[in-house]
Amino acid sequence: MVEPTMSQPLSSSVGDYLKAVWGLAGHGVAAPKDLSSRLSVSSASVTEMLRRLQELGLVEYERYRGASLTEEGHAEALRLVRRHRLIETFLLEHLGYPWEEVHEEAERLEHAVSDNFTERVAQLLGHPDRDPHGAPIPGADGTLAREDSRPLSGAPVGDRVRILRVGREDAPALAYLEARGLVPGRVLRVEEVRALDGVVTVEDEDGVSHALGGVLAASVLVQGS
Amino acid sequence: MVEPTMSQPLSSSVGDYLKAVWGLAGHGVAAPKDLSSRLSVSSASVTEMLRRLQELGLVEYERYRGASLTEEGHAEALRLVRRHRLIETFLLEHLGYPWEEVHEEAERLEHAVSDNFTERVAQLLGHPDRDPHGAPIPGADGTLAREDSRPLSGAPVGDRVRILRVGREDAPALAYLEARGLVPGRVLRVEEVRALDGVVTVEDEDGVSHALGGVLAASVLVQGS
DNA sequence: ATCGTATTTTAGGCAAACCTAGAAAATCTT
DNA sequence: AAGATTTTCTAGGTTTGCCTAAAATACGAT
Repeated sequence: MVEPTMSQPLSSSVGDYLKAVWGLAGHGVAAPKDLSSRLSVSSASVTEMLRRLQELGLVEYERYRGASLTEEGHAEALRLVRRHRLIETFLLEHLGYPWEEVHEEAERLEHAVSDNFTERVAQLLGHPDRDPHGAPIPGADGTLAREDSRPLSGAPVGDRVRILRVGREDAPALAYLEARGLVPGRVLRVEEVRALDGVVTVEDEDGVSHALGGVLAASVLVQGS
Repeated sequence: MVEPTMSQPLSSSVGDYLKAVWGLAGHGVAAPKDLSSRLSVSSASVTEMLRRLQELGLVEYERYRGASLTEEGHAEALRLVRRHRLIETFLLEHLGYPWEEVHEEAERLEHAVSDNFTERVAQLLGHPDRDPHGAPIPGADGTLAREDSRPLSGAPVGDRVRILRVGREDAPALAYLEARGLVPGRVLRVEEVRALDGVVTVEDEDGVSHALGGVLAASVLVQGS
């Protein structure tokens, strides 16, 4: 049993890499190419950093293959994700940020706040288990609720579904959805799924129809309602 | 008229130096030695950084003498001070931080938050003009209220005074004062000022007496009441 | 005025993250 | 299975911010 004492405060770069590996691969192996593009960094930089992360015992790295998180790396990544999602929720609920702006601000803040701050915010918010995008917030103990959802793009026509989560964080997509009220909690009826291009048409609770491009529809996660 | 376009977001180190010059010298010249000790950095580092700051047009620097802020540097320093003090106030009032812990957390946060964040916090707080230590909060327009106060150490015996501000930010001193209720707003009667060591004895509104060491008394700023 | 102490600067290094360019390995195509 | 393409790695460089050690300057005291 290796107790992760987390001696040195990790640099923010390190955290960004860990989150990226986590986001890309979860428990699996993240390819350097994907890290490179997600972090907007050259592949040379990725190679270098993966080496260092292995040094630090945060990832398992094999040349030409990619990296996966160690237990310690995984815990650290989840800690950051928790921070990020709590901060997002806070920005939205207490500072009145628009939905699509919270991500960027949280991205910077999550590297500056202490655990103390994080837990005080969690308390202020009443320990929410979802962030504004519907993403689950890991617990302070490093557990992450398993979620049972499917992409809207794969929903059977005629089904009533509830939006559980929007798996995007780029402002334009979020603004688009927000403007149409397509936010977590909203209940929809699937009207049509065009096989050709994957465009999904849904009807909302007010009887208004909305068309979502294939990529976007795939990132909207729903539950049967 | 040089319009300070503030192109690149300045690194947090740069900001720390600017704040230090401002805190040490205001509009005057800050000595490298003082910067070195305030920032806990070698004097070689100070020399190097002052050079860079001059490059950036943020300070006027003369070798072997020290640095003073340019107009632009001064504005930038005040912007940071505003952030810092607003964040402190927020931590105290909304997250329940103890008085003596806010400084350290704010120190890290002030480099991560955007102007947008800052102004939203200001609004949430109702645009306060003093932080929890009683220090004036510079306006968004870069103005700083002039304050009319004297150190408690120089108050005439018998005077009734009100604590306006506590000019310290180290946790032990703040905890000491907090524990005795010697916080901004409190009204005191000066009972004795010992010439020998500068120890000041005051009586608070509840009739309780407190003795303050010379150094501490000098950092408690008061107004005639 | 000069000597000794303080302070400040110079010189030379180090570590973290990043980069480009080109070599090497892996993968895909036919 | 060879060649072409893509991906990854290696080598060498840059910037920022810090350091120590030693040289230069300034200051204070006799």
